[in-house]
Amino acid sequence: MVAMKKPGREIKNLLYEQVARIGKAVCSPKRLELIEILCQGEKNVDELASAAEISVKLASAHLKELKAARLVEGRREGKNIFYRLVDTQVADLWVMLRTLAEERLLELQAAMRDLVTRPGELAPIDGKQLLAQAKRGEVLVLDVRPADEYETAHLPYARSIPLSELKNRLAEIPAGKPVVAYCRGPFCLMAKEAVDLLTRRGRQAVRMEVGVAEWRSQGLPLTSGE
Amino acid sequence: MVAMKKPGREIKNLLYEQVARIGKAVCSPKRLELIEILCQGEKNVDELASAAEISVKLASAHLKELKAARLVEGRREGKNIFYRLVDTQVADLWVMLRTLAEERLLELQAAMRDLVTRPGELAPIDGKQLLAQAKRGEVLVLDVRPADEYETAHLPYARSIPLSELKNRLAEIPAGKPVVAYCRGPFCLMAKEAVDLLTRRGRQAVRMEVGVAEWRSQGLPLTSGE
DNA sequence: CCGATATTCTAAGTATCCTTAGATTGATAG
DNA sequence: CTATCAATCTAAGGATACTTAGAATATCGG
Repeated sequence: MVAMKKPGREIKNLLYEQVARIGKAVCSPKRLELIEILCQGEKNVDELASAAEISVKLASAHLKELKAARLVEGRREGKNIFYRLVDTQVADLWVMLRTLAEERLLELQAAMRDLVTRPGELAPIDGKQLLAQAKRGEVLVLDVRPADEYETAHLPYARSIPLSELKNRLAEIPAGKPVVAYCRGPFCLMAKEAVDLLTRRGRQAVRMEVGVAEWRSQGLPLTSGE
Repeated sequence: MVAMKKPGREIKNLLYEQVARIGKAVCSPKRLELIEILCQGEKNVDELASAAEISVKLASAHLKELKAARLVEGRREGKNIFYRLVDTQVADLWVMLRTLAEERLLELQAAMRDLVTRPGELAPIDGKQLLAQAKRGEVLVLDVRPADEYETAHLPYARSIPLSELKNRLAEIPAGKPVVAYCRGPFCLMAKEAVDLLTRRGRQAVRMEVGVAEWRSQGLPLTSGE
């Protein structure tokens, strides 16, 4: 059937086009990766580019797109421009898209399995239960992200030892206590590397998949500062 | 800074690419419109094409994309293929994207204002409060969508009078009672037209912007059947 | 003011996607 | 079996987006 012009079609097209601008912002893998990195806190262009392993120019171009869709905003501080998510709804969008993709796309499930089924990682960890155990000191919750990301927001009772320093700071981890390590989220490899290192040194360590964005979107509390 | 190859980059690229498939599915205005229509219940290709005012061929191509992203699925019944959302999470995604766009994009806000500030539409209506008023019979909640969409899912206590029949069925609406009309959602014009008609005939009628997808994603109850 | 650093702007080639037209498949009715 | 209808597949032109390179802008320290 050939389309028939009805009143209101122009305005409808305009409305859907506007929503599609948000969609266009999240249809590129690199932009999604930048959003995930920004879920950990604000970063300048150079930090973002290294984290996503792309050129500064390309990062700048993608950030421009994200800014046009009003998902991120920039703040100048001296020579640097620091980008951040406009608000936590954007982090929720990222978590929702990732969750939808995980549940639906078999290729992703297969790739995740490669990431996960190495040592450590038992059943998915329940947030509230972990919180209670950490409060009672039964487990050590370990945040292996860079220190500035820990300061921006971290899980309650978590201790910060960035992955890069872990090898030299093993003494800070009580020998008998089980360790639950987390990082930026399910796609981040830092917690996995930390668990590998710890188990090689004879510690009992498991990886928790969620990062602060997933944690928050589940309605669980976060802490910030030292 | 030039990107430096780290271990795990290939698998990371793969992961973000998979999530971007969901993003690609929602970066086209027409695909978004199809998703919104499917939030009202299952439809065949021809119905979808007319509702979105595009050719059957184009609708078929877009549906193929949506199917590839596992957001919709098809079911053959005789000569027709009926499409539906894979589950209500997809409707939640649509509501989330629309909400993000509304809050962020000024052009969309301006367009919405044109749609809304005509007669009717006071303050945004509170769902729970409306439910209580409808239960007590203080207002008539009117569903002006086609009858099959009403049967699939509708607001509790709502009465179905499709927009196309409204003119001939005015007698069914008690003269004194205020009417709250709703349709497919904020981008749909049917409720607005119904309110225009009713107010011209001297009834007290306002439009409610939300549709069943928005209603459900707020955690409010729905009814189905006659 | 000058040089150095961080970031963006502009331009261009390449790749990808949108949209339409024509041919094709699948199911049904006679 | 054949005609018909619904929907899809294939192919192709035009538009749009991704990515990189080179030039330009803004800030800071001297």
